[in-house]
Amino acid sequence: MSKTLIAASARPMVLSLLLNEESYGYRILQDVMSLSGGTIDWSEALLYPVLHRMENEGVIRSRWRISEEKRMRKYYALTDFGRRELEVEKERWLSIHGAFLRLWAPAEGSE
Amino acid sequence: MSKTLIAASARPMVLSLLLNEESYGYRILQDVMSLSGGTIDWSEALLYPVLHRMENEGVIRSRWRISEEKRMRKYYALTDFGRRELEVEKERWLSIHGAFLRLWAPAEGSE
DNA sequence: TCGCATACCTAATTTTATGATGTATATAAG
DNA sequence: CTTATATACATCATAAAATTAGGTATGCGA
Repeated sequence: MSKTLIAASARPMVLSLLLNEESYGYRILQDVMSLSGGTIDWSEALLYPVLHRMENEGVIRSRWRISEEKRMRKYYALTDFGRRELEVEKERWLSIHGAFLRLWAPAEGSE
Repeated sequence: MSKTLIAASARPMVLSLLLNEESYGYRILQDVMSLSGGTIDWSEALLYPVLHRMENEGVIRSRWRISEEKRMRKYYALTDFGRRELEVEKERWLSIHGAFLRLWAPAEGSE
């Protein structure tokens, strides 16, 4: 329960993962898992709709390609708009993070 | 659009705000606003249902009290369970944050 | 008395999340 | 050759949550 936060981080996480190279659903799932040491466990039912929404929104773009393993994969890449949106998400994240840090600071008198 | 993240941070944010002292809806709204320098702009329609859900869940507890200004306010306080849940949320947040930091690291090769 | 800030709230619609499935191929094990 | 597993995509139905819009009431200053 209460995985809302994990779900909400999906958009910025996908944008971040695609920053340097294109990727595909199944791999994104594994990357996120390993990046978080298992804490973030996305399901396919979470990710695929998110990818579709994001493509619809225009922040990512997909194309089917056959991998060296001869498997069909839907590769996603950032669009320019997506690159800008990543910056927005990043600032949003850091601003919320800053608020948390202030609240979690050991000092008692503040708050 | 895409305020999902802000909404999702509501639960941990409320728990964090109540860590040291009790508070009430209207004030929580202002605190969050000022803590984030305006980035996080919650609406009342976001917050009140969240508070009710959280009370229902047992992480916070409420009581009506008349303030010095002679106004009725519904004060919320953390329960023991809420205190534990805050720790869980904290770890969750930091683990996701860690993943982002790795992804946003200036190094190109690491991805 | 008018407006604004304070202080709470819900109802209706839209959007998301979740758990359960469904499809198909490559590859390794038996 | 058959079975199991990993890879790879997806949707459907239900449950939960978010968003827009509205509603009530008081204290206080102009």
